Amino acid sequence: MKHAMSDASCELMGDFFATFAHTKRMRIFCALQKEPKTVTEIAAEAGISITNASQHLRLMRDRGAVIAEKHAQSVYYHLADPRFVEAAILIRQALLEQLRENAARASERTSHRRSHTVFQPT
Amino acid sequence: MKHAMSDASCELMGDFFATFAHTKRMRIFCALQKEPKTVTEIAAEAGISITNASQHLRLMRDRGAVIAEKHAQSVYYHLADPRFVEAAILIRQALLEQLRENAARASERTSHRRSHTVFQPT
DNA sequence: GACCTAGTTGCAGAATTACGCAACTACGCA
DNA sequence: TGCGTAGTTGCGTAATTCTGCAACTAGGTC
Repeated sequence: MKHAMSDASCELMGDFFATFAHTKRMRIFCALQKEPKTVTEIAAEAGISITNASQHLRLMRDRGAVIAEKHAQSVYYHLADPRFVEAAILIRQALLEQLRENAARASERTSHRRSHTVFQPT
Repeated sequence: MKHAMSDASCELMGDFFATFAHTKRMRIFCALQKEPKTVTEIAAEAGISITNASQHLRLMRDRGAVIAEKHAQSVYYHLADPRFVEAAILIRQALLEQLRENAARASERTSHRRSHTVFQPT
């Protein structure tokens, strides 16, 4: 990338990240990775109230992360773009690898220094 | 329970997204895409005060997004993982394409005056 | 030593976000 | 029509985040 991202792009990206910058919304995202689901199903899977799920879903819908479709008495939500999942997988791999590397570095330091601490993240 | 992502992963991902879920932090991220920079340089490029830049950088540092190295009287910050940039490019492409598609759909809807979904993007 | 530049940090107020409750709409069924 | 299920929304409060100001530390220069 030779050129910097524009201010507009930074705001666009910031809003996108904000859409998923919450544990519960990440859980909703995970619940919708396989197939469309109703608000009740999503709430149950994410372990939150239906009201709260609806509020988070509205936010995600307003930002273009999910799409709602009404069938009979239920509203089915699904992810708006499969690339969101691709990006999430990429990021997750980087984060998990980073965790492993940090843990390895930490244990290396510990074994060389004879530290008192016993705790080591796995 | 066949979760694609564990609760721990959801929290990890949520924290990661929160790290960049802010226009100013995205601008800092963009400023650091090419090369390491000092706080003063970052603040100037992102158009924010040095104090504010330092505060955002601390948050990003605490979450493993950037790394600080002190040389003489200056502190140089750089991105912790090149895959963050890869992911950002992927997401940016998806978002820009989505914007274009939405614009196209919107004009189509306007000309046809009909809709298949209950909720329309705002 | 005094002084300057580069950053960091504590604090407080402002702004934003999260969430529960209760009231509401929308749809289907008898 | 009334009732039950599925979601949404307004509102108030709690919690969190953002940001500027002032005070502070760390290195370098005179």
